[in-house]
Amino acid sequence: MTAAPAQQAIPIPAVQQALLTWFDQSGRSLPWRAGAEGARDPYRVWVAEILLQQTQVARGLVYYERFLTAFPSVEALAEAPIDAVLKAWEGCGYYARARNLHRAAGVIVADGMPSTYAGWLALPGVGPYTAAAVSSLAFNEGRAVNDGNVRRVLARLYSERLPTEPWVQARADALLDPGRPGAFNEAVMDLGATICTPKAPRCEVCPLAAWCGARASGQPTAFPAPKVRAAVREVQAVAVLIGNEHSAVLERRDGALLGGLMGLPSEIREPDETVAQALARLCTRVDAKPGVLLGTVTHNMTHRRIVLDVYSAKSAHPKTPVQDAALSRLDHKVLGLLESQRGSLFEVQDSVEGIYSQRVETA
DNA sequence: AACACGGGGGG
DNA sequence: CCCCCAGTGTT
Repeated sequence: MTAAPAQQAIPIPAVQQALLTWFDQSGRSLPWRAGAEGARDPYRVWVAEILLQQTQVARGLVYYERFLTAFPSVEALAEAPIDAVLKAWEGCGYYARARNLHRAAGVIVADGMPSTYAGWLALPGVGPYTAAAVSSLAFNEGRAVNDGNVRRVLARLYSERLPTEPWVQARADALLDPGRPGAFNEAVMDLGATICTPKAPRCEVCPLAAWCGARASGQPTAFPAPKVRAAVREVQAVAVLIGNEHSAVLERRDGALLGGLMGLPSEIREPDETVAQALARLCTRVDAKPGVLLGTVTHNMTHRRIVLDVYSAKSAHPKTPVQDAALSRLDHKVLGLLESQRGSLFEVQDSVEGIYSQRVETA
């Protein structure tokens, strides 16, 4: 019995050349890639990189256009009120990104646009990935990005099932083409997004197939091994609708969850608490008189399943136009619930009380 | 190191 | 239904 042959070393120059040749022919054309290679508009690259954190390109395109139209320059972004920034980000998720963009814009206008990895890394919302991306794409700095695409491509190329962060960064640093750092970074990400995909990689057209350990194994999707994920926990909550879907009492959410957005007044229902108790607690806090149950809305997030009982309520507090507020999908769902109920009524009523009386009569 | 943080696309 | 996505900040 002979020992297994030592793994063939990856010829780095050949891989670089194959990847860049493929990229020059097949790389994606994206709106934030305007301008010369290695000298892109840093504002546009920065916004795109923040937007694309944990967000797929196809989806990011819509928000990118909306955001750049609203805030064409870092000065425009810095001068805008935070509510306008969140409104432009509405529906995109991970709203800390929008808050940090706004904060960082203020820093940039005051101190100047950073031109180095370290300078970008110091800004809020900019971590190692984004600092490497902006400094390489806009300033031609030799920094290798490390994102989900890079992790997957390198784990497969080197057939490493459990790539650690330091391992990925070291491999990416070693593979980076110092002559074209920006193009190289874009090339790895394009490869990961279009060829070396998580579920169904197109190995037959991959420029790196000749050297890929995962392809040689016959099980490319086994690399990297799937991550263990935390269980989704269910959260019970109550909310009150004071007004209607066009004009309602809204409050600003603080804390981490949907922080900065507006929403219907709500309270988490503790496990030892009844719905009535939670509703009473909520109504005391917002100085409102509870009404009837309008319905229950469930909303799934990555690690939370929110079950929200929505009640009508009355209050002397001023109502604000819903259209102008930045709301989460959850709150839009609640307001949509009201609208769908309205459609089933005999008469169009303009008040929650009217809707409920109709439901009672037909029940 | 582990967790929190939105929302949607695609198998 | 499940996994993943051009990650970052907090604990």
